[in-house]
Amino acid sequence: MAARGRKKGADGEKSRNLLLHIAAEEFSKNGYHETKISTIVRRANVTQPTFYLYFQSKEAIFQELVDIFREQLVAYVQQSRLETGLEKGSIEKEIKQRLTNLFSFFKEQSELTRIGFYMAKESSEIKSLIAYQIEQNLRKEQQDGYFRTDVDMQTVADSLVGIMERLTETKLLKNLIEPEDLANEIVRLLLFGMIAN
Amino acid sequence: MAARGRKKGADGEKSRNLLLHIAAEEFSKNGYHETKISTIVRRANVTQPTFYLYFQSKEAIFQELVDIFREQLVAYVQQSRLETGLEKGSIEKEIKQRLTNLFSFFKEQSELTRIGFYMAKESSEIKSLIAYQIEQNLRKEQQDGYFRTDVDMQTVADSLVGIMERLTETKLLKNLIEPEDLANEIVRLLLFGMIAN
DNA sequence: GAAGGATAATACTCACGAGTAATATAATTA
DNA sequence: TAATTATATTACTCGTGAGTATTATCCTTC
Repeated sequence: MAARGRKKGADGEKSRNLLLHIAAEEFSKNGYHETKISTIVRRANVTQPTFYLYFQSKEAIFQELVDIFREQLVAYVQQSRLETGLEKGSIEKEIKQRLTNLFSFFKEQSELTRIGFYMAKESSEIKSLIAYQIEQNLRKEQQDGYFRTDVDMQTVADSLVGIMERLTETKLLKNLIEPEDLANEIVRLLLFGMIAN
Repeated sequence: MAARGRKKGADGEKSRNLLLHIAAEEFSKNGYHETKISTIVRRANVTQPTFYLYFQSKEAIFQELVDIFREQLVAYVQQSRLETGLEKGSIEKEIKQRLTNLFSFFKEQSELTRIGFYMAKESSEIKSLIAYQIEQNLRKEQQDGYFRTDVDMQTVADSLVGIMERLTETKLLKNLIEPEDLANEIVRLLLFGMIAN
């Protein structure tokens, strides 16, 4: 006996992906320090040295997940900007669409989102990245006369990120609301304010 | 030699407070897991057993800090509500005042705020606590006709907490802005919206 | 001024979990 | 088919850091 050595049909890429996937689940559910490599490999039905065949360290696999989140997010934002830029509806519709896209992304990639937003060392920078993109868009539209000139777009962008972050946590990832409805509420609030008229 | 035993002028309460204080600094700067008891006691000029004379465990001291934050925060909100309730200025002024108070608290208690908002397991619940208070206030004012009836005050309250959280991190705790000015910007944004008119 | 409680230090233990050395089997290539 | 490469296992090491057993000194009280 002593089942040792390479297994029949063993596929490195498959193993690596599996480990990455399970790691995302674990990190997202339990955080960095509570997540044990031993748990990951047990769940993946491989042994510890196999893990280190594909990842340099625990740090490394976590970082890889953070990087994936950041890259996917940036790509999504870029693409989203192109798409919505085309069909030039009202400013309200356009912003609504952008927000809906973002929320959809967060919902689809809920595990990566939790990691990138709430656990990574660079969480703050990642959020700043998004905030900056948003700020640029808003500034442009402000110059085009859509918005009041006395609001600081950096603050607005930061606020928007804060809103997204919090509502993603309290409502979106708990499946209490759909991306589009969430986007709707926020846009109405930020565009027109709360004051009765 | 062999300086052992109780020191002259040794004061238990003093030692305990010192440890608590330094722990707050360390946790706030480095997070739970990166913070070592050995570091805390070294900085406090005591030894490890002394630490365990005053705190059951690392968990316990961290939890104590979280609890302090929660209690102080709730107390602050209660008091703030009474105070501003009295001088009934405009709704705008009142909300501005409440926000200013909160931001001032976060700034004063920046270490506890970081711990309670960004590190504690119960971060989410703590924020929900605040959100709930805010929601109640807003609902009341909505019924009094100050606000549009088609905005969901739970979403607004959550949004407000998200905004506070993010702007506290990016601006307030970096001393880039004063509590009052921050409150001002947010209130204008949320009350009147961004749309030019 | 002796006893008991409070405050502290010296010098440990010990589990836990990240990471590894050595080895074996399957797949691929020459 | 022999050598090489890729994939995997068994069975470890080893640092780190939380927590402790024991003992000593100061302070208070009676």
